[in-house]
Amino acid sequence: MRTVFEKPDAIALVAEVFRECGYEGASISTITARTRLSKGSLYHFFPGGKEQMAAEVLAHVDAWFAREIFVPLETAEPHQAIAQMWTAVEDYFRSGKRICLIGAFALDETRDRFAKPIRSYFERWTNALEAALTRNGTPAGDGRQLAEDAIASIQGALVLARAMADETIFERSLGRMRLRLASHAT
Amino acid sequence: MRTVFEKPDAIALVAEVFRECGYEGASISTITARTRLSKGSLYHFFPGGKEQMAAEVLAHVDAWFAREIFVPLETAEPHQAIAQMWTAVEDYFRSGKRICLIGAFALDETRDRFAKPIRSYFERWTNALEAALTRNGTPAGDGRQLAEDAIASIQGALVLARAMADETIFERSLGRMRLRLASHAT
DNA sequence: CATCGTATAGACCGATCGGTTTAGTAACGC
DNA sequence: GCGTTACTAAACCGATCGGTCTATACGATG
Repeated sequence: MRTVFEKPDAIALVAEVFRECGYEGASISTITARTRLSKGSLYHFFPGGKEQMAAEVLAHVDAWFAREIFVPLETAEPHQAIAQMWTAVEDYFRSGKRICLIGAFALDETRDRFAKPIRSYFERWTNALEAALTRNGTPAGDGRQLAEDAIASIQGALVLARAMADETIFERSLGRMRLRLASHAT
Repeated sequence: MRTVFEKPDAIALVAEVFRECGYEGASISTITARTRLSKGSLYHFFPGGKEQMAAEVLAHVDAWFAREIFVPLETAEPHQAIAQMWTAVEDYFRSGKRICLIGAFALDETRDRFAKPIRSYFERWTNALEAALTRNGTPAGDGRQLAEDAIASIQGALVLARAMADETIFERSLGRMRLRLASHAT
């Protein structure tokens, strides 16, 4: 039997395994088992092995957020860009059933391996949100803090939703944060 | 050469390794290397192996939070108990340089292994904080949401602080949340 | 149809995994 | 001093780790 994959498919499949298992928890054999890609295919696409797989997965996630969230926040009409951010986030994390791979990598020592992409992902997100809030009329001093609160809320809600196995927590938490951001505009 | 340990010391040492590496990332040999406990000692204290080590570490963390935070929130004068919670949290996580082991375990599949302790830790915390807020005069409907927001903020701030390698984020985020809780009392 | 490059399957490798066993050494009750 | 218990050190085990390699299947191009 022989199934043919393309590299973009491979990245998406591998991403899901890292998301579920973490970097250390995702062994090559669990990756082959869950993605149905053989070792040969994996090392064909990612000659650099597990580290390259994770690096490309991080880049792939970052690119998605850049396209759907960061760029709109940076360039589009702020009110609409912020609204789009909330729907994109809710959609992406599937009510907290899916976690933030980059946030998860940040917690243990795999952070050191991928420090730069992890850091720039969160920095770009907070900077972009702060800029959009400011353009939207949020008072000067409040923008930075609200942006940090919003992104921390998202990350924290993911932890809580998984820990308590309760999807409603994620949506409720996001709903409240969305209102807080809106209420600080002029 | 021979060094003698007691089990409580062993638990605290092993806890730090799990905190830094995660469950899967903490191999027995990294544990022996970082704790200076030999395999013999480890399996003497924890005959159930790695899983027992993690289970006892989780119980140890839970006991600390119960003593320093949950019980005060549940039984002591609410205003003071909430103040004590914030100082205990800031102290425990060392300005975000230390992460929440239980939150980190919740993110990947190790959650399934320790679902019960993880869940009950967060449930007790939110319930205790909600009860204290209510006793402190927070309007009926707001208590639950504020409690969830506060704990999610803490978890999220830990992610952000580590991701951006910026300790100030944790303290600023906690400072804001503390004010929000206080401002909702009567 | 022949050929050639791309991609897949899976045997195979040394190293490390979690865990067991054996052989102790120190501290304490008597 | 003598046994017993509590604890440690390290050799050792099969399984699994990340990674390599060979063989082959397939689509595109001639």
